[in-house]
Amino acid sequence: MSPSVSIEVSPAGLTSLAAQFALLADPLRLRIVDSLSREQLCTCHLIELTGAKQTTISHHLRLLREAGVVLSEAEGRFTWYRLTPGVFTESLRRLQGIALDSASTARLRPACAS
Amino acid sequence: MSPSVSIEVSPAGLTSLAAQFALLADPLRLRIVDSLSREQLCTCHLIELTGAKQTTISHHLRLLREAGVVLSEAEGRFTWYRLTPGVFTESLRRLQGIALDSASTARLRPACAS
DNA sequence: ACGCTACATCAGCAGTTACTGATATCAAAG
DNA sequence: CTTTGATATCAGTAACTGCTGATGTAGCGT
Repeated sequence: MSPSVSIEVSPAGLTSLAAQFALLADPLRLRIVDSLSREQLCTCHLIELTGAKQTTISHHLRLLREAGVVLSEAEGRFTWYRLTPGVFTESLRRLQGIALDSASTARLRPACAS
Repeated sequence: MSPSVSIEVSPAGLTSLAAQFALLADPLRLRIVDSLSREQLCTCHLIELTGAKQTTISHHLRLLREAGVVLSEAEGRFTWYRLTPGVFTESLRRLQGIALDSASTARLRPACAS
């Protein structure tokens, strides 16, 4: 009855971690996130800053918003964006784990060829 | 003579940072990296571990190898893979910078609408 | 030499994603 | 109320990316 279990390739939230990295994997989007880490900005700032088209910026901001990476606040005609506090805490922790484990146990070699 | 300068959207190596995140953005590839952070493994281990096809694993290992994220060492019929020491140090530093700046200066709002 | 096993490469398909022009919304200005 | 400026949404396209079957190579055992 259960062959339809969706392919669970990744244990322990590795999939959601990958999803967050995917959001940082585009140069323009990473630039937006980086800029927002220093100060709140509205869409017009990001357009000026990056030189990208308005629709392109809005497109990326939507992805970031829907993923909960940024928060938006409308103020008159403007929309202010800022990073969601603590969004990267977990990802940072996981990546540190990978980097640290790598440093300490990189030499282990389990038995091969069963 | 220089209008063909490729679009430099991102300053200060944000592009290469994005490229490294892109490598971690695939669930299966992240799983591989995560596994290699704990011990060296050969291709056959990764196939067993993930249940993915051999060609798929080889495909991802190639990407990781070409990007310098993993190192490979042939031993007879087997090929051992391990994480390149320190590959994530810089990315980790940058991501920490983003997370920390975000926490301290998230409230700043520059003048809008020039 | 033969076959088997571990692994890499290639080529094609399918699904995804980034970009952009057209269009809609909506608030402030006049 | 009309205009303008800021922003969001939509739809289409082009480019990219992951997956996989077919195929190639190279050790190792027999």
